[in-house]
Amino acid sequence: MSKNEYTCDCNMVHEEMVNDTLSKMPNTEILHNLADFFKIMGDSTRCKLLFALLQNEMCVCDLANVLSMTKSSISHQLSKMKEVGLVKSRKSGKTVYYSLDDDHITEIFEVGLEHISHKGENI
Amino acid sequence: MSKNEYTCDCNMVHEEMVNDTLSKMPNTEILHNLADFFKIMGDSTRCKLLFALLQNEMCVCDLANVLSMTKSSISHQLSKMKEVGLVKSRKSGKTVYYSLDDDHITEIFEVGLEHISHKGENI
DNA sequence: ATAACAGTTGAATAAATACTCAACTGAAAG
DNA sequence: CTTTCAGTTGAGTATTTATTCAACTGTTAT
Repeated sequence: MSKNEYTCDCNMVHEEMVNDTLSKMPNTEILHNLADFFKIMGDSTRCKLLFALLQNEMCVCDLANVLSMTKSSISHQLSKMKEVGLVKSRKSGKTVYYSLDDDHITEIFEVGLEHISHKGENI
Repeated sequence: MSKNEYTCDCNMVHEEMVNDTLSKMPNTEILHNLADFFKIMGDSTRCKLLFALLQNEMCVCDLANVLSMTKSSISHQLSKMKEVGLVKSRKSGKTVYYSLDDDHITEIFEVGLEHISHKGENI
């Protein structure tokens, strides 16, 4: 394969490695979903919500109180979090209780927290 | 504690749980850093970069070829990824090689991928 | 029924951000 | 020294998105 077959603007290329990586690359839809998943984790309001739900299942009012924010704002965020599979909910009367979707979420959150904390030590 | 001491717009509150959660909540800076960390993971271009670096350490040109994008764009993204501790780099002559910062990144990426894949099965 | 309240929703605004383009830095080779 | 090329950087534009506000749904209690 000549370098002209590549679509980028450079020459310094380890062809075998690039082709091998391309052959293993997950399809666009999966990568898009994965990115959306992490993007929704990537907001301090939602990280607080995740931390709260790591302790207990909670209703919207509880979460609004923990974060000192309106129910509307919390509800909007929970809706997005539910959409990407971060949280799930159950209804009881007027009240909707939210909790983490499964143990994957706990693990990702805690490993992330550990990583960040170790980084903090090095600065 | 009366409900008036809360700053939100609702009454249905499990006070003990809320107070317990507030007492355990990590400080603002840590949560902000954690959110920034996940936010940087939350983009499909950067997820592709992470997947590529999961296979091998690579230079900017390699990555530009894998993603079919310009060096400039890749460099901008790698810079952000380095800033939050997702990747690290080493220089050899004119070439800069990037790799994942540590095993935390591998774990988070793979657990995320697993979570997303299982979700896909249920739709 | 009707009031009260937990929660959701849509629109609007203000802030954040991905990619492009062009200029630049610095290492290696002739 | 000069050319070449890997990589970085800053500014600009277009898109995305977090919060607010107001209206709405649905369940409970009087």
